[in-house]
Amino acid sequence: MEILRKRADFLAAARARRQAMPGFVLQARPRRADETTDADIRVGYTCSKKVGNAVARNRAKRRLREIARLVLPHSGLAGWDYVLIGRRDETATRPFETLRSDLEAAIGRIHRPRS
RNA sequence: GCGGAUGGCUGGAUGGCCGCGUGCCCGGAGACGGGUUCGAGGAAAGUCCGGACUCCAAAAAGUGACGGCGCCGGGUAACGCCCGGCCAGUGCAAGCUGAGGGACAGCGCCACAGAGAACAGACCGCCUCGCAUCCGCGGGGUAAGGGUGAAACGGUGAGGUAAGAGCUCACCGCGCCGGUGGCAACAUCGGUGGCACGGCAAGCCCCGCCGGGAGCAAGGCCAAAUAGGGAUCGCGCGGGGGCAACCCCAGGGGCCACUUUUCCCCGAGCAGGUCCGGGUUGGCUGCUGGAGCCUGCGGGCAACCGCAGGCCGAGAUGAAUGGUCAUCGAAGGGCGCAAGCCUGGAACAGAAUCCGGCUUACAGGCCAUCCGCAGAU
Repeated sequence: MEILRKRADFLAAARARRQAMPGFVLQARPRRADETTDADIRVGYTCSKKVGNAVARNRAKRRLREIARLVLPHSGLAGWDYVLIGRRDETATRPFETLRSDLEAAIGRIHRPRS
């Protein structure tokens, strides 16, 4: 699993599929065949100033990083980029197990074909 | 004991499981794996001052402009910071507060009120003279009293006078001269002048001191990419020596402006400024051992300094320093006579080149010194 670092990757993910949950927003995008990379799954995190001050942003980002580490290796699909966006107060205070199952559910909805 | 002042420290704890970043060691050709070490703050914050460092090639002197600072002495690499002192204001006191140089260099301003606001002035009043039966009117003297104001051309008392006035005297204040103490700011004592000299310099200004600009996205190296391209502006085409590199004289340019000096650069294809077009917007370095921290001794009232010994305490870059669970848990809130029980759950806040400060934010806890009041002795 690799961390997203380029601004262009974040912008591309934002234009693709998105799923809003109480504690975060999940964006996901299947990579094109010509995008060469070693990793199968890539993930990025966004906590803007809307989340709060620096302490609040850091805490939100760490919790998002932790649920991504626990969930994505077995639930995420290879060849996809995921971006997790923090929300004010909710990302930091929602019970951890709930936050984790939210991510499982969000990934399920992203990959279910739309009817 | 109650109330208060100043300075300092601390600002959740322990453990399990799972993770992240750096350095080192081991294995491996390498990718990587394993072990181990360290891993946010007193403000890391605001980016307000002062520096180190880097680039503008380097530096010195004078004048001017602009900006900053401003009682005195000391500390410091430096400061607008700190320490000690002075003066003024304030508080019973410990203490606290102060943009705290100059108002005989010049200019300007002093609202409202008030008669009058800066080489004074006379509304009420007081005294006196004249007129008038009376109410009062007019001339002169005066500035003690009243009134206005932030401020009214010294204050209090006595003498003096028609009433008064530094008109005279005593004390206080003020100015000038001198002595003494202090490095100094200043304090204090004596003499002298009858008062002449209002305030504002966070108004202009004067005086003294300080200051070149930009900032780690500084700067350096590597890789990749391509058209290392084009237009325009200003400047220089000189003389001599030497085979040549180069040197000398003259000319032009060189970090606010001008002048001067050292020094550097330039000369018919080079360097600089501006504009148009194209590419990269990656990696390494700078990057953490320093005006460093701790202990002891010595100097100093102190800030701080010196010496000796010991220690190594983050270095990320979509940015590590954590996530979660358990146990324990301060203040606060509720119940209770009480023991205690229930609730509650940790303030402000997250390094980004590094130091010295200032300012701002901060639940609560602890320590030291001092002051006032009450009580005891």
